[in-house]
Amino acid sequence: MSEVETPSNFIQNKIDQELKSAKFTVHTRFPPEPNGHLHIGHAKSICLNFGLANQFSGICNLRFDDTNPNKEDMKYVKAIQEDIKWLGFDWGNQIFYASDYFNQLFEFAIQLINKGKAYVDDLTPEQIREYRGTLSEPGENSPYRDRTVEENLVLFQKMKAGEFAEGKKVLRAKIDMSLGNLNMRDPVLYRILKATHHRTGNKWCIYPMYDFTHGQSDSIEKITHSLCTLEFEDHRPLYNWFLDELEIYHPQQIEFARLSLNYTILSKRKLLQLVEEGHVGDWDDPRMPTLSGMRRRGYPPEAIREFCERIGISKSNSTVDFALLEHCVRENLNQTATRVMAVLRPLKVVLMNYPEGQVEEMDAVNNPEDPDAGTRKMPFSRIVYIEQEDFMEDPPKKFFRLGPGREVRLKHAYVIKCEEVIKNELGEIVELRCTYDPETRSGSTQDGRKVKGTLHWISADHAHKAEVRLYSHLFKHANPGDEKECPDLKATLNPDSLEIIEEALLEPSLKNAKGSYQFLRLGYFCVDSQKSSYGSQVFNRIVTLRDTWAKIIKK
RNA sequence: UGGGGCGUCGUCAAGUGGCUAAGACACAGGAUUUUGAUUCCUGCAUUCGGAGGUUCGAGUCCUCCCGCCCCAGCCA
Repeated sequence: MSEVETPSNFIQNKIDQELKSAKFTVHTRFPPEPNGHLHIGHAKSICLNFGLANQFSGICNLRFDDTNPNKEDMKYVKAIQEDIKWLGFDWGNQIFYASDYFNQLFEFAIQLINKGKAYVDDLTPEQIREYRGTLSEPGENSPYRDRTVEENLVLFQKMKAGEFAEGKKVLRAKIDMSLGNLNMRDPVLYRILKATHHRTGNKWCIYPMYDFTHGQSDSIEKITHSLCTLEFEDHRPLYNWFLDELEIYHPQQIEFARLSLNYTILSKRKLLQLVEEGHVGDWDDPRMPTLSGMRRRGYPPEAIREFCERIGISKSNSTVDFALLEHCVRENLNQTATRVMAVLRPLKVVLMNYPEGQVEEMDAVNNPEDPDAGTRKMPFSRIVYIEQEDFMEDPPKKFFRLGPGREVRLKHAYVIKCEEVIKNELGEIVELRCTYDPETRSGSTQDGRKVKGTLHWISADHAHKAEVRLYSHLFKHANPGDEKECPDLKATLNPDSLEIIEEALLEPSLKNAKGSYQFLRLGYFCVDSQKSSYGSQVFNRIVTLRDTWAKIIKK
């Protein structure tokens, strides 16, 4: 990976400063809700939290914020753990669940009731909303706000005992209905949910709200720096209120901007919609910005980590260019991927002067970036296939690939010259008759003449066939997540985000392909872990190569 | 007309009163190249949302203004 210095960010600087005046162990946490799969936005948070802990020789907990049994599932906690491990982080024994704290949280609630700082409310959800007031007008006190401590205690115990139906009662904090910060207008602490929790089963029928759970969980775990996204900035006064009233350890919360990436959406709700409506295969569809999708697509975890380093941490809402992610992926793969040849859209080339039945084994370099990667043999024979777009019957001046009467080099093989173009009755080019120059074996000319173009190719008799899937952005719109610019997500779906080439021609060495490769001049590809089976391979295009020629012809 | 944030190059982003406002991506040129890849050079903010002010000195401090984002779930 490149030696770009990791930029400083305001959180890191702050910790640096704090460490100058006090000795303590930095303790962070990554707190996902197990209600969906992790995506690249979570990777930013994971890299920040685990990264800071690593950097300052501290600790980072993995904690599942599992306070809503209706949405959460064990399958997600499993998937999340896999994704974090794959990304390259290790929580050791530091794995926790907010549900582990349900007893403690219940006690906290009792404490607040005893202090006269919480009450049981009988208002319906609709009434609570009405009483809350609006952004510019204060709210009104609930008529149940002044119940006695004793009454509240009895009622809350009855809630816990399951004596009330869902929605009939809630426990609320007693703060101030006139505060400008809506979170402080007597927020709900506990609600009745007669649901089976994936970890606590049917032990509880009342569940704490996130706001009543998160800050205290951080406190219980002695988190020093609770890092979260900007939208929780105005929840901080509430968390502080709980911590102060409960007189427990006080972590400091620091907010940073969540990641936005152009041409993609990072909203769990919308991602779920794509899956449920069948616009993608599943959460791990290679076009998805999920970690499982990127893993299957072939993005190296190192590249994602590098990306997270480079985008930095700040408090300004910003949208990162997808090209930066792709740059990181290419940068990594360029160093590591074995070069091979594959022809996606074959055009038959017959070498008229090449002996029929002859086969030569050409030496091919595995990775010019890595001398230790060695070479392999590639069979060459009279009939080869080249890429259709590498031939033009009437080429523009700057085109230096094959054309009538032109010479071009077949990589690692010979220089060939196009003598004749064969067409079918529809006028389509179906075959090229060429001659090869026997003096140019392995590709270099003896007479010093310059051959500018170099093409990839596959020997017809030795071609290995496989399916290849080409991906591009899922959305046509640059900001599909912006509801104003793009109210109808479905309308902006890119119909060409997946192109399947059922029978691409690959060099025979790919029969036992594993991992990632560079298909010369085409891009980086990897074996799809889901769709490949014994005897039938599917390759995913991870990312194209940079293509300046494509830019030239676009103009 | 409530509360909380944010505004530095096309996109991210350093910068915490003092040398010519880092770096990356993108973009544009050029060199090398048996991948139009890689690599390597070069260019790319006389100016930090705007206007005043403080100061010998301001992107950094003060005042006012403008713009953008978030909050009215018994979601997280």
